[in-house]
Order: sequence, then structure tokens, then C-alpha cells
Amino acid sequence: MRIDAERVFSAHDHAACRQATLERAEEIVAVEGLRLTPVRRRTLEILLESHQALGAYEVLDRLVASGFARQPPVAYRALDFLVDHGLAHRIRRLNAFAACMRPGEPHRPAFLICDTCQAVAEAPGTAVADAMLAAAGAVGFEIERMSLEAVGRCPACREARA
Amino acid sequence: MRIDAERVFSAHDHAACRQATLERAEEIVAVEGLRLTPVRRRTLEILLESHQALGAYEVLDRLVASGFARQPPVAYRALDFLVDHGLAHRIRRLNAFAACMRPGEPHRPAFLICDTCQAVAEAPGTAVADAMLAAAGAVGFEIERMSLEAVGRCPACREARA
DNA sequence: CTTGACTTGTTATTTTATAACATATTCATT
DNA sequence: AATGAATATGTTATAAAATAACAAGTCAAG
Repeated sequence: MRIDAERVFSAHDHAACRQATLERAEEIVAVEGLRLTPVRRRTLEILLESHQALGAYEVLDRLVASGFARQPPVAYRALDFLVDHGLAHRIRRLNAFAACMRPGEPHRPAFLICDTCQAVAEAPGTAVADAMLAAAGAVGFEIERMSLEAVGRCPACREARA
Repeated sequence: MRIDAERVFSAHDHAACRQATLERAEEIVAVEGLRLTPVRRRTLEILLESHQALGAYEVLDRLVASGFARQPPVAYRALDFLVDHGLAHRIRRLNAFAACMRPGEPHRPAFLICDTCQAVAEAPGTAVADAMLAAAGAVGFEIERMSLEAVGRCPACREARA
């Protein structure tokens, strides 16, 4: 299953969506020899519960509900692991984290953040990143990482409001 | 004077650069009927001292040195004013602020952030923003604001390291 | 000269993130 | 199994970034 922006921003079988992404993540950790420990797995599941980005302390609250200690490093370490290995993304504008919907597929995501329903989707294609690379290249700047984020209104929320 | 990425990332007459930008900012506040009060003006001057982004508390330290009270809202309010009126930009990846080098010129800046010298430049052109708008438009997402930021190495620092 | 909008002063608190170090677990190699 | 290196977790404490809330002052237009 392929989860793209159209899907994220509309009603869909989220149980299947979450399940498919989780399975994909599991393949990846297996292939890469990573350890998807209980906290890490649970953290990923928490992020996958919705397409909304969650703050670290929100994740922590839910980890606590699953029996883990209420200590910030617990959440931050798990989140950092997921981000480092491409299983989650950090959304800088929101100081929050969202599950990666295409783990394993190399990509340079640009995020679309709906400020009405708070859903976060990865924009299709790599055109935005490509444009950034080109703009940087033009002045001799070498990019290591980028954050490409837009805040606005998703199709469903536009319609609901119109 | 036009301050673009090439200039920011190389040695230049920064006194003139700062002065020109400050004057431009003053024209804008005049035209728009805004009040560039002492704290606000000093804050802009502080940001203009270099092409590095400064955290709010760094700005606050320097405001204190100029006689203002050491209280976070003092800095945040001035910074928010500058950002709201296009005289400064917020760099989300750094939790920091940088003076706008093209105040008044309508633009959707993409930032190039050198992680060696910490200089921040606005990438030339609007191609990155255009690509973002196109990507969003393709899925029916309506953009209000965006953060387009890349971290890497500027030409001078690449060379110094090579 | 007063009304209303904007600006500043000030105290306190909230939210986000990391430092530091002890303990435990895992896994590859003896 | 025993050992040791790397990795992961537990825990305490603190740092860094941002905002809430409300009182008091300033300013320009009517």
C-alpha cells in the first residue's frame, strides 16, 4: 500500500494504512539490523495512530499509559531513533513528530500541514527538494539536510469551510 | 544595494550592508505607518550585526546590554513585530531569528544555513516556493505559510575545509 | 482632553529539549 | 559459558525556548 497526500487528507482505512506502514518499518529494521525495542515499537505505533504530528510530551503521555516511565528522555530517545532511521519525521514548525508514511523509500519529503485538522502529509514527488538543491547549487552551497514545510488547509478542511 | 546569498556568504562591506538594510526597513515602516520603537529598532540593529541567526535569548542579552529589561517578552515581542512585518525571519530549525535582507520586496524565502559558520542566507529566486505551491496545488492543499530551510555548508566553509 | 488602540513592564509559568551518569542488556568473540 | 564492546535503558536534574496574564503607560485622532 502506498500512502500519499491524497490518502492522508481523506477518509481511508486507517487501520490498514497503519498496519501496512508498521509492517514496512519492521522489514526495514530487519534488513538494517536495527533493534525495534518495545519503547521504539510502541512509539512508532503511537505516531501511526493518526496522521497528526505529536509533540514529544504527547507521545510521552501515551507511553506512560503503556507502562513506560514518565521521563522525557524515554520519549526523545525513541523518537530520535525513529527519525534517525527514517521511520519518522520531525516537523520543525510544530515541534512535533509524525510517522514516515514511506519508510525505506529514499525521499526528501516536503510536508503539508493542515492547520485546521492538524494532519500532516508528505507532498508527492521530489520537485520541492530538487528546487532547493538547484537554488543552493547556484550559489555554491552544499546541502546536508532540509526542512520543507507548508502550513495551510487541506482539501477536506477547505471544503468543510467553504 | 541588493544583498543576496553570494554576498552573505562572502566577505563584504558589512557596515554598508547593514546600513542599507536598516534604511530600507525605515522606509517601510514609514510607508506602512508602523512604529519602529526603540526596542524594535535596537532589535533589528542587533539582528543586522551579522548574517548569523540569533536565538531570542541571545537577542535579549544584547538588549539588556543596551539598557532594556532582561525579560523574555521584551525580546519576543520585538522579534514578533519584526517577523510580522517582514523585517526579520524566523529560522525554525535553529529556533532563531535573522534580519530580512530584502525587506519590502515581496518574497517567499528559502534559507540556506551554514552549519560551520552559522550564516543564514536567503536563496535566490522563488523556485523553491513555486515548487512547493505546485506540489500542494496538485493535491488540493492551500498554502498559507511555509518554512523552506536547508542546512549544509556555504561556499567559503567548503573551501576552507577542502 | 479623552477615548481607544497600541505598546511596554512585570511576574510567573509552560513547553520543549538535553546533560550526565549509573545500570542493564545484547551480541560477537573467545 | 565467560568476556568485553557496543548499545540501550533508568533516573535525576537542568537548560533552553516560548507564552500567559494583567497592570500601566503612550500616543494619535476625534
